[in-house]
Amino acid sequence: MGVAIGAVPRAAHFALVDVNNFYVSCERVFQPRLERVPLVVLSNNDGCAVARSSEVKALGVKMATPWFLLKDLAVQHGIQALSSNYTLYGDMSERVVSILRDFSPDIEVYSIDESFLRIDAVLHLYPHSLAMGEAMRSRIRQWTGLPVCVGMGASKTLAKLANHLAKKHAVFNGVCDLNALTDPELEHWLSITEVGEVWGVGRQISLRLQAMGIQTVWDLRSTSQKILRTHFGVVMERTCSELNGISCLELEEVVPAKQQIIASRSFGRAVTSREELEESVATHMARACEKLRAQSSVAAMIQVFVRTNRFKPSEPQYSPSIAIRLAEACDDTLVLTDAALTGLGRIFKAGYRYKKAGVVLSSISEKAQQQRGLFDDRALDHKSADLMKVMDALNTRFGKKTVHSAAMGNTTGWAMRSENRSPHYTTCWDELPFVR
DNA sequence: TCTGGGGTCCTAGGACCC
DNA sequence: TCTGGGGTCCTAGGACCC
Repeated sequence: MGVAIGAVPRAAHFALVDVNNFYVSCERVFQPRLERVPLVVLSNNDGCAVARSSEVKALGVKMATPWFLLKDLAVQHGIQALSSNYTLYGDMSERVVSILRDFSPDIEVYSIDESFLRIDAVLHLYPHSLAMGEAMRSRIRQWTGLPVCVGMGASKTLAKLANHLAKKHAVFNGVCDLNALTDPELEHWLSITEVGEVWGVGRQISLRLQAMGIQTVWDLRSTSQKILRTHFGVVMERTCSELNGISCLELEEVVPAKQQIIASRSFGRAVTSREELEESVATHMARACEKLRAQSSVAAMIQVFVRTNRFKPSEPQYSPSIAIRLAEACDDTLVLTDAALTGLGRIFKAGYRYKKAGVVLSSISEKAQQQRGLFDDRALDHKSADLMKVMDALNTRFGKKTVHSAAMGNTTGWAMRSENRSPHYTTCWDELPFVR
């Protein structure tokens, strides 16, 4: 008698692979002199430190600390700061993902520096799960120069936690599989880890949990799900199941379409004129529409918002937003820009010093199932679709803003600051690194 | 110049209408 | 004229994550 292969569902086994200090590590690959130099990479507009080298973390610098608040510390400890270079990071990210696909075809690219993999079908290829993790680490290091840590567990939440342990405790040597631990070992590690380290438990929920006497991950894992449900809802109940090894979150191999798309930026300086606000809103709308078309969706509602500098209470504050429902859902940059500028016209007031502007696309649906209006002109539709297709193709081939709407303008006095960006080493012929 | 990110989802509550 | 429920739309803001 044969046994039907696959009849028994395999126990779930997930891995989370995460690049250490991703942006900082990308910069160091191309500038080895930055190894061991305390280094931060700043967010858009050179605002906050969004990536910190281990030396900087050791100084107690928290995620998203404003750079200007770090100036003294930077002088004191020789911290260097680079503007972010998303073109470089995006390209390096793709390289890591393509390596990981060789390890398991079941992969969810969770963020620019993190991927979940389902590994239960491929684990038999290795003597031990840790050997698989080690193989991932060394191949990524060798092929891209980037250091990663690997966490494994019976659910995505456990894999994420294991990754945290692998990063934080040298004893794991960069690879931690919670499934491979004995029960006392598991209890030990979960008991010395604060509940705030759990995926989905942020600062506020941490505080509320602690007030209930739930301090550690082990405490949370041992809490009655009924209690968690009444106090925090189904999401926390699910997190607790995941911590107990019951996998509730599937791998999202196909990225689900966004229900809301935001494009916004702070300005490099205060903006007062309506014309400049219009240019920035048009620019943001173009970017939002590119994202919308990339997921083959249409939007039936847009919002436009502008705001003054909330950190300057001495200046008059104004932060209006306006929603506009469209007669018909669409993905045409020109149509949506037109609507956004109309909206801006309604909320704009002269006399304020604006610091940020943005657009939101919502009421999003699949383009294929688009509701048709009674009086639609199909020929016009095709014309619009063709135009957008050509625009996207040209901008992909020849670089952003090769072709754009006139509303975006050509002055960029309001553009964000980016004072210390490294070259586009891997994506631009003129900026390839030199090896002497 | 005088510094403070960006994105997604979700919900409370006000305004308005039936 | 007064009262109330319930729905929708919109705005504001919380929470989380990287």
